[in-house]
Amino acid sequence: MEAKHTLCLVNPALEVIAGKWKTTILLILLFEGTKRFSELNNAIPLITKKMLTSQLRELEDQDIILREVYPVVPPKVEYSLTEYGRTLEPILHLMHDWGSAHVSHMANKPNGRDFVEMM
Amino acid sequence: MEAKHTLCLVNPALEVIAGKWKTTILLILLFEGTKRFSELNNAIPLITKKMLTSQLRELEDQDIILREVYPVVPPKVEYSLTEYGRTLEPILHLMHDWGSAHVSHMANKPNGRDFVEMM
DNA sequence: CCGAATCCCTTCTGATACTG
DNA sequence: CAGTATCAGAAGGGATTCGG
Repeated sequence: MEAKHTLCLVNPALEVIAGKWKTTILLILLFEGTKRFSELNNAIPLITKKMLTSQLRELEDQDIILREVYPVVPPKVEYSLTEYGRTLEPILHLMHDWGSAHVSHMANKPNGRDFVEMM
Repeated sequence: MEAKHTLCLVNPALEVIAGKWKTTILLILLFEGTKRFSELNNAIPLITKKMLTSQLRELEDQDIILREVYPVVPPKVEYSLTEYGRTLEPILHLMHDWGSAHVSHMANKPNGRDFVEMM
């Protein structure tokens, strides 16, 4: 357990937010609060139910979001950020700011390489 | 374009740092400065040359690192962070701090789920 | 409405061997 | 030393179907 182990503690954070749709889900829950499964699905049109389910499960397993099932018909399931999940907010904000600058940065490059693919 | 486009500006940042080994490479270059290919390879024992090459290429294409080739024998190639690459430092630091807390957080959970896999 | 289960294709990653 | 080439297995992600 030497110095390099302190280095790679960036990766746990990455694993939490680095799913293909996780940041999008997190930002929606962060800015708009509790959402139902179908609301998330509508808010992210390109995602499949399978992907949405798997991303939500992983976030739930990591204590980032809370899943609440209401035993009614038709079924109703709500997702929200946990207190712990909200601790990601500063990181998401920083990444958002850097991302904005990065898009401009790359746009100004002579060899306009593959551009950001919006959702 | 509406609000959701401002939301997904987190993803560009993610794409830059989310390669399997990119944060590790970036942290080494950040903390220890310029490194040769073989030095990086030794510092990250589990990485293959193929992976190291591809991760370095991607970071170079995105202006995050600088690749300098010295026309000598045997070949010598040095990698370092660009000025622009250094702007990632705050994000990496935040992620490192959050990652440390996260490891403790998950360790305290009753169902000790899959733990962080150290390099 | 909220998923789980299955199939299938693409991409990613590792192992190994070779080169200027 | 610093890569490239090739191949094969693993993993990721989409489309579709089915169920409580």
